[in-house]
Amino acid sequence: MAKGQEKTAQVGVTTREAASEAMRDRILATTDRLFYRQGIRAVGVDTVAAEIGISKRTLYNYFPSKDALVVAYLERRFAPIPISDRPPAEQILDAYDRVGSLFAADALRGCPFVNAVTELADPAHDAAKIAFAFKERRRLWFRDLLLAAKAKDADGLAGQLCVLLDGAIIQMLVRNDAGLAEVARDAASTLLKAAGVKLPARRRR
Amino acid sequence: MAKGQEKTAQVGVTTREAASEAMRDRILATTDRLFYRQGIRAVGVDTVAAEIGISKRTLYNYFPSKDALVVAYLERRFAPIPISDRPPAEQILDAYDRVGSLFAADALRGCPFVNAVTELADPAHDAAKIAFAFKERRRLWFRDLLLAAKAKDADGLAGQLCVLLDGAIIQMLVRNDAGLAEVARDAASTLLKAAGVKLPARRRR
DNA sequence: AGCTACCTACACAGATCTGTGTAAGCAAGG
DNA sequence: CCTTGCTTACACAGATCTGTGTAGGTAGCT
Repeated sequence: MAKGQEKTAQVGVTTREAASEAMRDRILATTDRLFYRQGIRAVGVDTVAAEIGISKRTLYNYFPSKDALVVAYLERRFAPIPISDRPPAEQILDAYDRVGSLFAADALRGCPFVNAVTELADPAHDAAKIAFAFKERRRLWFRDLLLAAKAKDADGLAGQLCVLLDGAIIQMLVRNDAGLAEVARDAASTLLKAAGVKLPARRRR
Repeated sequence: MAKGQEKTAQVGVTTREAASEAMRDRILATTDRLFYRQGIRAVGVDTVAAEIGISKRTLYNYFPSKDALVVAYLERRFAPIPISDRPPAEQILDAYDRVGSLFAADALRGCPFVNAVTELADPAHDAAKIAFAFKERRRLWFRDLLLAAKAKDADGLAGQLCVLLDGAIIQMLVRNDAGLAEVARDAASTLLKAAGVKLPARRRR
């Protein structure tokens, strides 16, 4: 892999381009942290620039407006779901465990897409479109797993599982209790069982 | 009831006090509309005062700060749940229909308490405490109905129903689809059935 | 070496926001 | 009647926010 000490890090990519990409990454990483933890409206571009250690002017060279920064932040959050070959029911239930773990590790402050929709309060904003697309993608992810698991009414059940997942995230946030994730998981188990899905044996407890 | 044309509307209540209370109501009614529809951070006190048709100075005579106004807004939303003598399972499922109807009537833009928590992004804010209390009260409402319906594990199931309800509200908001309320209701039906609760016959459909 | 592009520092415009101070008007209450 | 208290209009302080303009430094690129 390593091509040695070439002048350019990659063929056809100048160091300038590489530096530009690195800067963009730095900006988005910091933006993500601040927007997600403190809220989009609560964080100004001055704060973002200062936190990164760059001038506000540079930030505006990369993103023409705060709105563009918000969109880029959400698009970055819209990362593809890794494909797994584990049993579908296990993957589904793991989704609830995952949000529970994230919350317990203080890495979850609601759903970034939902938060953006709530904070911006403008259905015409691009953030609303991205949020919609994100929720739709997750619904399809659930649905495909349910089809693979031969569940009855995979479509309807997928919607129910989405409702449970978002509900768990919200309830954890407001009630400040990571246990709500397991509550949602239990509900999901009941729904899966009712749809004729064979559940994996409980690992712990 | 009517005591006639007395000087004071109520015994021991001067017209001044009555006017003051009426003004407070007007302020809170308008505040509710603006804060809920457009968001707390998106609406300034100038806007609120202008919308009511009073001076900003008067508004600050009633509420010493915007924060106090926010708290009063949320406290007003914290109205007691009307007690009903209808069958418990029916009352529970109706909760989902109700949020669905509200959303369909364009009267729902998420949960005001959740929105406040998200917008203010400060766990120490009074809004977070009020939101917590609101969610807790609803959980207990579910739990008591479940106990009356002789459901298995009323406590656990109440938590699940809360997750479903909040999830439905969020999903309706982001996906802009009132049908999600029925999805949540179906899930709730399945959970109730699994807990041994006799469900009411479906009214329509 | 010299050109080009980016980055920084900094000032600033202009809009907004919360909250206060003040003088004048007006109506209720004693 | 006349005092007291509420309301208004308006100005303003001070903070914050987005976004721009500019001059000069620095580092890549040819």
